[in-house]
Amino acid sequence: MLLMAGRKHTAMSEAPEALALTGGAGGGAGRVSVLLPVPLNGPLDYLVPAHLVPDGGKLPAGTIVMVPLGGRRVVGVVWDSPASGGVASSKLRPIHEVLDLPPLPDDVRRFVAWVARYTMSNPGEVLAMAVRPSVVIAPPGRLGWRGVASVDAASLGEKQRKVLEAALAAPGSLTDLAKRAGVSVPVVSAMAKTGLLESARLEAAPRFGGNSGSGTGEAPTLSEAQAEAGAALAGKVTERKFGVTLLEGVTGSGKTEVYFEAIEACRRAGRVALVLLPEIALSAQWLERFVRRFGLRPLVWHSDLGQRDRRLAWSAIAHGRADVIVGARSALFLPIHDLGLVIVDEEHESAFKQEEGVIYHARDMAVVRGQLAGAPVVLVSATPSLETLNNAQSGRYDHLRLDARHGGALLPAVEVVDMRSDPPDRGKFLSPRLIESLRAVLGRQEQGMLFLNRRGYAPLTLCRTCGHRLQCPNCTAWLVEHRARRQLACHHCGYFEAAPSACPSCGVAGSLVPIGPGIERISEEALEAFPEARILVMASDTLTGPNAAGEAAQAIVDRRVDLIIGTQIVAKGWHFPHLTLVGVVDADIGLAGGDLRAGERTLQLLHQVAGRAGRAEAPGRVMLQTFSPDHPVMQALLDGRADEFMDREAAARRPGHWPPFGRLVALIVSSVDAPSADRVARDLGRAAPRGPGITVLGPAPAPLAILRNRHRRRLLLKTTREIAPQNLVHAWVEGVDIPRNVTVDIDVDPVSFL
DNA sequence: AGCACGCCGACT
DNA sequence: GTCGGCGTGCTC
Repeated sequence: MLLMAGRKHTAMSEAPEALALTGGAGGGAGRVSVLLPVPLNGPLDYLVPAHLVPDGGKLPAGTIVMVPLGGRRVVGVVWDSPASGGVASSKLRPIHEVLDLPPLPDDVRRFVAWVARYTMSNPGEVLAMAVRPSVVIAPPGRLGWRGVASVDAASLGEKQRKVLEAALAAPGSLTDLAKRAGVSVPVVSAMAKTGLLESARLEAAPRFGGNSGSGTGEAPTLSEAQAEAGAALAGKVTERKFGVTLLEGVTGSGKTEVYFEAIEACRRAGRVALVLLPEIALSAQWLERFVRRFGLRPLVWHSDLGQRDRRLAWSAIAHGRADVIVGARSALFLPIHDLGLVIVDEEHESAFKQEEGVIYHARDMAVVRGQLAGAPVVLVSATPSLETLNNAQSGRYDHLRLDARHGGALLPAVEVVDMRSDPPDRGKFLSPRLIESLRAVLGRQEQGMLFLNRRGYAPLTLCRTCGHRLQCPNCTAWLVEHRARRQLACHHCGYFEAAPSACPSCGVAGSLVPIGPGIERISEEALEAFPEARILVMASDTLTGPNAAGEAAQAIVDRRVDLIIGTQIVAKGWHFPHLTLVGVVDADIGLAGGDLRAGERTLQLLHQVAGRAGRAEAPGRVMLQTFSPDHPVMQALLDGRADEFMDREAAARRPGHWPPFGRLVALIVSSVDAPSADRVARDLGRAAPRGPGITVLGPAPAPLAILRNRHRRRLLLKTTREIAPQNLVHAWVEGVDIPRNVTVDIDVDPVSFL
């Protein structure tokens, strides 16, 4: 398994060895250690008052408690036996109360500790992802009324009796009880006054299916290959053993239906299945398919759930009332009991990498989560990451392949448009060849798509008179024009300003010109070329709200749209049966720069976009506009041999011990004060670890040298696979004086090199 | 992370 | 003369 992670460094966590859990029960003599969701080095010790353990027993590890910390009350989790010779007993404070919640499962506790050690984060910071106080502590809740059980119903009139029955069945508000009993509100309020009803806290009803009944979905019709792969996965679920399987298959080969079989087996086994998607906000079509198959909604978890839904979901999971959970990466930390299956869909997606706070890769942590739970893990992709492919080839992972497109649909034909020999008109970005092909497609009442992974109108605005370039005041980045909003925006920090009419540097009016295309500009050009076409623009900033993407997709499926113009968002697993031509406006984006994975990532993205074309009877066609048609990425897309490209990547990375054949840890030094950042970066460079199998690159200014007004410097540690870099980095950073105005972020196996 | 304690500026 | 800025340090 690939071991990698990252951390936010402020105060160093204690040595990894000291974090190893002893498991088992809380310590002797009324003293336990409690981990708090607070960035401390480790758990704190507390006294256990006798009244909290009436039978003279101990507080088991995992018990969720409230404890005093300084002047406040915080949630904590009983962690393990306190270290002997810790803080003097006289300094200990007593636990306030034991919360009425199931204890945090053992494997979840071990997972928290593992991730903390691995990412070099404080364990408390990691615990905060599993046990958020706002989620755990019961809300005050709305007050309502409940029936008093001792009241003799026979002594009441008919109306009052009905109200009492309703209020005994479930508490409710005055109006709610009146409605349910079929009486007027005054009847109920009178009963409340006279003591026939007593006040009660109302529990909101969950909005998701949870364990609700058996699936009543449609029986799936699977191809032979699908059924075989599905049975293999289901078998692993039934075995209840950890193991990782790569489920690889081209777009449209029916991977989802295959792993649905594993989910079905997991439900039958009475265990919980967890599905991770890279972008849960875009999961409308996935949920639809799930409901069709199982006849119920899974429990959905992601970071922008409202407070109420979040609390209900957490509680349902903690109490074992959810059997299928689908979520974004943070769902890994949910307090799931009896986890029986973990699925990571689109495992190659970089969205699984959390880049802030506790920096971790959800795909890799999912493998660890499955291992600790004794559950199989399935990694799903049409274009697996080199990390995963390497694990499959070395035999660490099982490998299931689906080759054919389900239903006999053909793979799209890919062709290259050489922009040097087929240039667009001056000031335009679509080559005549692409425009002609689109015209033909639209003429046949089929749909076309233009893909450009760049939001806004133009990525750079330049003054023709003085050469001034409009730059973000907080970042080393150009401001991107958003013409529809009449704004210039920074895509890194969120800064925006009204688009100026005169150059802010030389003051000449009308001298600013847009340089380069964004999708707004492409849609303008498309509108000129196809004035009669119905054009839909899809980008993360034009599709706001949780359902916008799903509604846009529906409009496409319903053929209310002729031409789709979109960014990355259009690549995400949508099923558009009438789409037959995809034009990639600039296939070279992403290949520039020295990023380790630039080629791999570009191939994955373009392959995914290409997969949108030609699903039903109509064969699809993909046109790649490029200035380097001979680039290996273009060649791999042309002849559909992604595997050959990945073999070449592997061959290129292996000798230098680049991932996955070695390990990387990035240190990002940042400060509002540039000299301070430079000083610390230089000191780190001087103190860099040395030895066989160890290389340190840098310090160097980060590509985003200033981000949100912080000056950034980078160092990169590269080691061979046998070396665990955490210990090296720990000693390294400890040995350097880091003033308070400087932070050092640690990112183990970085995905982003900005 | 919070939150307290602590030492230097503009207000009732 | 006080209110309050956030720098520093601690929380079993």
